[in-house]
Amino acid sequence: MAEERLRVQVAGRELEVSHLDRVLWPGDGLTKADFIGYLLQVAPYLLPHLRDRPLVCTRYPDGAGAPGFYQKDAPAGTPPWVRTWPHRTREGRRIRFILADEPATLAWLGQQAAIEIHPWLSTIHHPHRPDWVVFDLDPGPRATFAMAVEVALLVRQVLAALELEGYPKTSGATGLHVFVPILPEHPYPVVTEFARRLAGVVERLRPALVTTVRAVAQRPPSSVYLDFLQNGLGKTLVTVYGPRPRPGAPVSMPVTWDELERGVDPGTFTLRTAPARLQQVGDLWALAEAGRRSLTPACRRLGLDVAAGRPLPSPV
DNA sequence: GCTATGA
DNA sequence: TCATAGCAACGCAGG
DNA sequence: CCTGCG
Repeated sequence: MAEERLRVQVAGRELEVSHLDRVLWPGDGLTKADFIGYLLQVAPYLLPHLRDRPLVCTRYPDGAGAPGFYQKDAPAGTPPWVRTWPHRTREGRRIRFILADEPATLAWLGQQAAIEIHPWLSTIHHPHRPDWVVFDLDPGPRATFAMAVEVALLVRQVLAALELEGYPKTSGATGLHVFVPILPEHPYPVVTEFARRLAGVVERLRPALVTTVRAVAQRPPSSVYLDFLQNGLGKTLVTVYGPRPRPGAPVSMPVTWDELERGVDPGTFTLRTAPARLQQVGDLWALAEAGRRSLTPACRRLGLDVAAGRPLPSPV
């Protein structure tokens, strides 16, 4: 059977697709056609959260059961209408990051088998100043999702004491992400230091439940790893509504605190089920986007000298 | 999934 | 003509 | 210094 390439129109753009029957999620029977169809279905919800953010993709052309690879630089052959943003890394490397601002770009990423889409925490308008603080809650091998929820509620509580609001989403794997929408006022090092201190507070509240230690061997297997180090230039977490290359084709889904407290099963959010949920509950993440606040007062309360543009050593 | 490369 | 390599990245902590 | 980690 000859390889079939198809020219298709997507929202006014022309692109080529192929291998539409290739199974990307073995065991789930989900094909590349399903994947592209999903991306186009959720495009109205997804695109606003990707807009103007450099993307890092992980691609699985041979399916989620085979090795994938990261891609940052727009590959040769990228359609000319795909928007890119040239960036010079500290090491002087030039990277043309992909920006997704229209449905056709998502379809093209689907054709590229870019199963995971990871947007930066800052936009190209303020590349060095993030507009999210993120916490990645990862239950250890002997910990449960319910324990991750417990930790998320603690994070929420500490944020509330600082008059900040956190928004949770499932990670699409075993854990949770808590995102805090902030005004892009401070450079990454300040935000990282803020996150470090907040994580420290949470860890001290429940030392048996929470660990902030990076070395896997040193983490109690029954604790939840509270990772604040993803708050950095070029660091990313998987996008909201983004699928993962895991059995069941789970997606990272925003949830309400109420859903978490009621014990929602993160496994229910998949490529197959997410579109219906989006139709029913709408874009919960738009609420988060609408809630941006200054991080400055919270920094001050945690003893961070914001004016210096970088954290000062803790006065103790 | 696709291009650039070197044989 | 064909097979294959490349496709990110880097600071930070612990040892 | 090297290594593991995300």
